[in-house]
Parts: sequence; C-alpha cells; structure tokens
Amino acid sequence: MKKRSPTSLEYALLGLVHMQPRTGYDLRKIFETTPMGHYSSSPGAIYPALKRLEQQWLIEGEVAAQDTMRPKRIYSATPHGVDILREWVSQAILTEDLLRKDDELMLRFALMGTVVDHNVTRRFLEQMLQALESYIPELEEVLATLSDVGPPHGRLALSSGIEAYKARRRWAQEAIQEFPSAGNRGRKK
Amino acid sequence: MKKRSPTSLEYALLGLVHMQPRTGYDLRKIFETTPMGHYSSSPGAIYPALKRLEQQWLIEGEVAAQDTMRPKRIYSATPHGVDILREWVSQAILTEDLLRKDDELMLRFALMGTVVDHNVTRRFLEQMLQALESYIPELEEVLATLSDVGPPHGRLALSSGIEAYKARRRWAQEAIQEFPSAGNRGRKK
DNA sequence: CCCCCCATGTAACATGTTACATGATTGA
DNA sequence: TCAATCATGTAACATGTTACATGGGGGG
Repeated sequence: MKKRSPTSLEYALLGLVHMQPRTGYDLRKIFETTPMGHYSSSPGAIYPALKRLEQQWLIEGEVAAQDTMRPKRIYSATPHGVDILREWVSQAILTEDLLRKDDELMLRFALMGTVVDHNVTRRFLEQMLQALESYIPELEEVLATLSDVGPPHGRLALSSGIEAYKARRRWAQEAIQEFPSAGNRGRKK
Repeated sequence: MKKRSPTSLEYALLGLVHMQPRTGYDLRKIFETTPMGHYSSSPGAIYPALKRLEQQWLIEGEVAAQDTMRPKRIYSATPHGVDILREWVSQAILTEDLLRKDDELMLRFALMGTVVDHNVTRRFLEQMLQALESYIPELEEVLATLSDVGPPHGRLALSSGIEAYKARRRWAQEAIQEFPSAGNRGRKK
C-alpha cells in the first residue's frame, strides 16, 4: 500500500494543530481572517482533510463537550505526524520549486519553527538562496530575448516576477542571519 | 442555464490562442518550458479544457493534416471568446484579491495586452496600487502584534510576504508610466 | 533500426467548491 | 426571543493529477 503524501492544505492543518491544539472551526477562522488565508477555509475542504489526517494517525482528536450531540473535537499532532511534518519541511529545494511550488515553499518555512532546529532552517534558507541565484539570471535572460514590438504586458508581467524573486533574495539574506551556523553559534547579537 | 465562468487555466489558454493560433501541444510546451509554467501542463488538464472552451464557442479549432488519423487542431479565439476575455481582465480589483487571487491578477495583466487599450491597463494598475496601499499597512500591523517569543519563522514568513507586496508596488508605480493617462496622452518620451 | 519528439487523447482517482443542513450558546 | 457566532458535517459537482495508450515522422 503506497501512502500518498498529504496535500498542502493537509500539511498546513497538521502544522497549525502542532503549534497548538485546535478545532476545525479554529482552523477555518485562521484561513478566513489571517494572511495564511489562501488555503481554502471552506468546511467542505477542512473537515474531510482533518478526517484523512486522523485516519493516517497524523493527528488525533480529543472530544470535548461530551454530553451534547455533535461533539467538538480538539485536534493535536501525533508523534508520527510530527515526523512526517519534519520530513516535509526538510526536503531539499530545487530551482523549479520556485516556479511550481512557491506557495508550498513559504508554507514549509512558516511551519518549520516548531519541528526543526536552526541548522535545518539555515540549510533551507541557503538552498532557497542557491535556487534564487540560479533562477533570477535565467529569467532575466528570457526577458532580454523578448521582442520589443507589440504590447509590453507580457514583458512587464515577467519583470514583476523577477522583482518578486529579488525581494525574496534580499529577505532570505536578512533572515539567514537569525540562524547562525554551527561555526558561529552563539556569537550573534 | 447558468454559464459558470472559466477557470484560470481556461483563461490562460484562451489568452494564449488569442495572441496567436496554437495547438494543444504548443500550449503544453509553453507551460512546461516558460515562466508561465505553473498552469498545469498535463495533457489530462489541457485537452479537456480546450474541449470545454470550444463547446462554449470561446475558441475554435481548425483541423490541419486532414488525411492522417488523430488530426491536429489549431485553435484561435472567437469574437465571443475575446469579449469574455476582455470582461475578465477588466474586472475591478479588490484588496482581498491580493491574498486569494494573486496569481490570477498577474495572469490577467499578462494577457490584457491584446484585448484592451492603455486606459484600461492604466486603471488596472491604479486599482492594484490602491489595493496594495491599503493592504501593506494592514499586514504590517499584523506583524507588529505578533509576539516575540517562540520561533521567528511565522513572523519572517509574513515579512517575506510584505516585502513581495512592496516590490509589486514599486513595479506597478514604474509600469504605470508606460500607460499615460488621457490628460497626458502622447506627451511621454 | 531505434529513440525521441510531435501530437492527441482517455480512465481512475483525489481534491476542492458550492450549497445546504443541523444545532448549541451568547449577548442585546 | 432574536440574531449572530460557534461548530460540524454532507452531497453534487467540476477540476486537475497520474498513468496509460496510440501513432507518425525525423535524425543518428
């Protein structure tokens, strides 16, 4: 039996309940009201996803308000769930991930705080920087080859993307300083 | 009969065949090899989507290589398709679109070159700037309220997002100058 | 002659969307 | 008591993913 890997939404839910136990409703509110917000949020997505995670033992729900019907379940991550989450956030970053899995990449970073140490975080940022260093020039080259005739919208859209990646590169260079390498450990501040 | 509106992928296909007639294979290659690349690209997504567009008269396919079996179809946009495309790219931009439909927003910009004049493009950029001016401070406020204890990953991920939006604001301010307003028309360069 | 690229398609499957439904609790 | 918010769920549907299948043509 091949265990197909969780979706982004499922990882997001797993990470959030690991940070702190929550109900399905809590999770929905997070997606509705915070900047985490493009991960769905409709009950038809959340509740089935929680059920799947529970079936795979990645999270477990404790029933509160036991006497009423339609009991409320408070979920938290199981040790196995934490392992799976850690494995996911620790995956190597490929250049193409910047194009095809960009959201997932930042989600991984946002959720890694509670499952890995600063060495893994640092490695993540180093790999992201490497990917950006190889991808940005590639995009600039594409931009340079685009013909000047016709509407500029395509070219402008591409340069918007390039600027976004450059902003991310600056961000990563700043961020990495908060995670000193083994050699420099403890010397910061 | 309610005509449900096309998906992003369908709009992308519609826009691309309007720029220039193409086969399904051409479209797949675009998604595989260019920066337009996170829009799917698998045959199981492209060919059914083209079929749907054809059924709604948004595109039409001309059959080439008529004598062989498995004939190759070259698609182009119908006048009705162009209307629908124009309507879509011209929609008003809401602040929440920045969070929930960001990709779609940039796709709309990239595809609008061949269907609207520079006044509409300018309006698009003005509305995007307005949305950014209202959204960026909102995010900064959220960032300021986040507690300093615990792992910084969440805060850093948020500031990465903020920097991306700021980069987009700079880009939009630059880009808008390529589309002079009615009052300044023709005065540029 | 074989492999790769051109070129199109389908079938099974999982996920997510939209809309609906239920009922408890809290504050005005 | 009325409305809003808390809280969970399901059913129908459309879309997209993965994997498979077919076949022609060109180049080494």
